[in-house]
Amino acid sequence: MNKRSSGQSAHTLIRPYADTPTATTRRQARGQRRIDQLLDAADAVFAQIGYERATTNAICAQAGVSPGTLYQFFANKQAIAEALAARYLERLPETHRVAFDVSSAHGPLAELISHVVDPFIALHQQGPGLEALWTGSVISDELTASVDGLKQHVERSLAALFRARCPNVNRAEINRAAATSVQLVKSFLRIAVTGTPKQQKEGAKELKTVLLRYLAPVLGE
Amino acid sequence: MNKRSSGQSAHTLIRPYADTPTATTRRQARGQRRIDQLLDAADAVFAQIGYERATTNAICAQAGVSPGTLYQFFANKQAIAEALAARYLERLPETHRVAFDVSSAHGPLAELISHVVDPFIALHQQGPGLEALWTGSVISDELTASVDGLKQHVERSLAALFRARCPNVNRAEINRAAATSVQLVKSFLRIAVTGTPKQQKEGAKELKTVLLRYLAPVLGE
Amino acid sequence: MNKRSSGQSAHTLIRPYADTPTATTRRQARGQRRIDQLLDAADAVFAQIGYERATTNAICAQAGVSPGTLYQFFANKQAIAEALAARYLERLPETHRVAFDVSSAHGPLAELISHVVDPFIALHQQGPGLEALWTGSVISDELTASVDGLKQHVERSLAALFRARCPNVNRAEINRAAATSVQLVKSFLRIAVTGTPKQQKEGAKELKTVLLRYLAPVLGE
Amino acid sequence: MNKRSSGQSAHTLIRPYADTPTATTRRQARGQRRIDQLLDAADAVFAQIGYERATTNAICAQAGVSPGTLYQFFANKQAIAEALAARYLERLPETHRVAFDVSSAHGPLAELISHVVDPFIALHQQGPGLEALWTGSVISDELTASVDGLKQHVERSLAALFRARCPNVNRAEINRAAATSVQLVKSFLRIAVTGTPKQQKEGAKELKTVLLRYLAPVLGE
DNA sequence: TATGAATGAGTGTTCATTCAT
DNA sequence: TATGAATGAACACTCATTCAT
Repeated sequence: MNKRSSGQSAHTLIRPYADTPTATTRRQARGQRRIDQLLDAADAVFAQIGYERATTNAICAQAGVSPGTLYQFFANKQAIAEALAARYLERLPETHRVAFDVSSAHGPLAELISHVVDPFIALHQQGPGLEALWTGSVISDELTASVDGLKQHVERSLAALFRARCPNVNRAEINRAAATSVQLVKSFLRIAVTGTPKQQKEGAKELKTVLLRYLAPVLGE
Repeated sequence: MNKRSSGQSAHTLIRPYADTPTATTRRQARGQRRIDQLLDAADAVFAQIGYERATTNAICAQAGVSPGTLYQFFANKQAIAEALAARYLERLPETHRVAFDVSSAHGPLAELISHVVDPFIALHQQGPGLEALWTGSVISDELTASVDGLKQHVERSLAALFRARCPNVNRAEINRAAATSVQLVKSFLRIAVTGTPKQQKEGAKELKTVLLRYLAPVLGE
Repeated sequence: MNKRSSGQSAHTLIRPYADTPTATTRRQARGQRRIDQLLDAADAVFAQIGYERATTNAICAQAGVSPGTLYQFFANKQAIAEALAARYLERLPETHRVAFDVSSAHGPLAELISHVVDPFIALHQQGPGLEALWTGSVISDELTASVDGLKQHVERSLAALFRARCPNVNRAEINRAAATSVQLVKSFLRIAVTGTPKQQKEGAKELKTVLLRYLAPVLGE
Repeated sequence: MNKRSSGQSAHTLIRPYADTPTATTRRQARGQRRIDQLLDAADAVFAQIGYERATTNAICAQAGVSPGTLYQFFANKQAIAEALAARYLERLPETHRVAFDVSSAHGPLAELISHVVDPFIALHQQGPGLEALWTGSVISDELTASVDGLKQHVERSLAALFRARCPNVNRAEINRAAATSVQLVKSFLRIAVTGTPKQQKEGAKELKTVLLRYLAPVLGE
C-alpha cells in the first residue's frame, strides 16, 4: 500500500521496497512521467473550469489515463491540487533565479518589477491553472495551506530582495510591501493573461504601474 | 422596489388566484421577508464554503426552511447567487450615496478614497458572501454576467466621480483608473475583512495606501 | 372535516351538517361548480400529458384555483381521476340513451354500430381525458378498478343490446362479443380522435369496419 | 451487433485508454451482459408499474446494481426505455423470420395470422414490458418516436406479406389493413397475456378471430 | 371557504473513490 | 502496474399534500 498521504508532494517519494536499481530507476522515471502527465491534465482542467467543477474523470480523460491510475499517484482530488501547487513552487525559483538574485536588487525600480512580474506571467502561461488555485473560491483549509506555500515563498523572496535594495528601511514595512505586492500580482494575474494579446499586454502594464507607484515611496526611485 | 431578477420564480409574478388586497399585501411582505431570510442564509453559506461547495440543503438549513420553500422563490441554485448579487447592487447606492455624490469629488484624495472604500467594507461586513461571489472561481457565464453587474456599476460610478474631479484628464485614462481601482478593492476585500480587528484595520489601511499611490498621479493630490 | 374518501364520487355527497336551506343549496351549487371546474381542468391536463405526468399544481392552475381548494374536494390525486371516470360514467347513459335503447337493437348492424360508436367519439371530444384514463399505463389497482367501472357499464349495456337483437345466441358468446367490442372501441379511440379531421374520419370509419366485420357473424347482418 | 441507440453512453464508445485485446473483449462481453441485465430489470419494472412510476432506483435494485452502474450504460431513464424498445425491435425479426417469410404468405389465412400473432405473444411473455412501452400513456416525443420504430417495422413487414399474398389489391388498402392489424395486436396484447392460462388462451383466440374476420374480406380466404 | 406558502420524502443523476481483473 | 466497471453517498430539484391565515 503506497498511497501518498495528502500534503506530501507525490513526486518526492521514495519507494519503500527494494528492487534492482535499473528497474527501480526506470519505474521511478515512468512514475514521474505519469505524475507530470496528470498534473498537466489537472492544470488544464482547473484552468478551464476551476478546481471545484473539475472532476477527476475529466482529469483522467485529459491525461489519457484511467481513474485507477490517477489514484495510484494521488490519494484524492485535493492531493492533486496540492501537488500542482508544489510543482509550481518547485518551478518558481527556476524562473525567478535572475529576478530574485540579490544582485539584481539595485537599478531602476521599474526594471526590478519587470524582473519579478514577467516570470510570473510566463509561469501562468505555461500552466494556466495557477490562478485557479490562487484565486479559487474558499476551499478546504488544507488546500489553502498548501497553496499558500507558494505565496509565502514568493513573499519571502520578495522581502529579501527589498531588504537588499533598502537595507535601512524598517523591516515590518518591507514585509508589508512584499505581502501587498504578492497580493497585487495575484489579483492581476487573470487580467494579465486573459483576453486578446493586446488586452494582456495592457493588463501586465497596468499591474506594473500599480506596483511601481505603490513601491516607489518605500523602495526609493 | 423593482426586483425582477431571476431570483423570483415566475410563480410569484403570475397570480392566478384572486385575493383580498390586504392578504395579498401581507403575503408579499412575508414573501419578501422569506427571500431576505434565504439570501442571508445563502450569504453566510457562500461566505463560509464558497458558491460551488454550498449545497442548497445547507442554505435551507441555515435559513430554517425546507427545500421546497427555497425553490418557491428561486428557480435554481444559480438564481440564488444572482439574486444575492442583485441585492448587493441594490444596497450599494444606499451606502455609497454620499461617496458617489459628485460634490464629494473634490477635497483631499485620501478622503475621497475613504468615502469609496469604507462603505464597501461595511457592505462586506454586513454580508460577507460578497467576496465569495466576486472572487469565486470560474463559474457559469450567466452567473458571472450577473455578478459583473456589480463591478460595472461601481466602475461607472467611480469613473463619473473621477471625471468630476479631473474634467480635463483623458477619458480612457479615467476609465482605466476606475477599472483598476475596482479590481484593487475587490482583491483586497478579503484581507480588509478577515482576521483580527487589528489585521482588518491594517488591511483596510493598506488598501487605501495602494489606491492613494495609484490614483495620485492621475487625479492629482 | 369533510374530506371525501377515495372511491366515493365527490359530487353525490350530502353535507353532514345542517344549514339554512337556501344557504346550503347555494353552497352545494357552488361546490358542484367548483368540482366540475376542477374535473374539466383535470380532463384537459390528463389529455395533454397523461395521468402520471399531470401535477396537481397544473390542474389547479388550469382551474384557476389554489391547491388547498382542490384538496377540499378531492382526497388526493387519484381521487380526481376516479371522480373524472365517474363523471364520464354518469354522462354516458345520457349520450347513449338512444343507442342503448333496446328498441334500436334491430335494423342494419352498421347503423347499430354507429349508434354505439358515435356517442363515444362525441364523449371523447367533449372531454379528451377519457382515453388517458382508459389507456393509461399500468396504474394503481384502485384507479384501475374505478376506471373499469366505465368499461363494465358499457359492456353490460352492449351485451343487453346484443341479447335483444339476437335472443337465441349463446349468452357466453354475447358477452364475449360485447367485451371485445368495448376493447376495440377503447383501442381505436385515440386514432379516431387524433390528427387532421380527415384522419379522424378515416379512423372512425376503420373502427366501424372492424366492428362490423367482427360482429356480423355473431349478430347476423 | 449494430447497437448505437442512446442507451449506450458515449463513454463506452470512446475508448481513451489502451487495453489488451482480450481484456477489451472480455469487458465488452461483460458490458453487454450488464446492459441485458439492466434491460431485463427495466422490462420487469416497467411491466409491473409502468414507465412513469418506475424509478431508476427500482430498476437498479431489480438488477442488483448500483445507480452509478446504470448510468454508466444509459444516459438517463428515457434512454433505458429506448434501448429496451430497440432490443425488442432487434429480437423481433428473429421470432418472426418464418412468419414474415413471403413464402408463408399463401395458404389458409388463419394460419398466416397465427404465424404473425404467436411470436408476438411469445415475445411479450419473454419480456412483459413491451406492452408498457406500447400502450404507455402520453410520454415524451422522443421516446414515442423510438417506440414507434417497433410499430412501423411490424407494419411494413405485414404490408409486404399482404402484398405478396394479394398482389392485385389496392396498395392503400393493404397499408391500411396492415396498420389496423398492428393496432389490433397491440391493443389485445395485454388481454392475451394477462390472467389465468385459460384466459390467456381465450384472449389469444379472440384476437385471432378479430383479425381473421377483419382481414378475410381484404385478403380473401 | 379559499388561499398559497410551506413541507419533506423522494426523484433522477453525478462523481470521488474502490477493486476485481 | 494499469484498467475501467462498480460503488453509493450526496446533490439539485419536484410535487403531492398540509395548514396557518
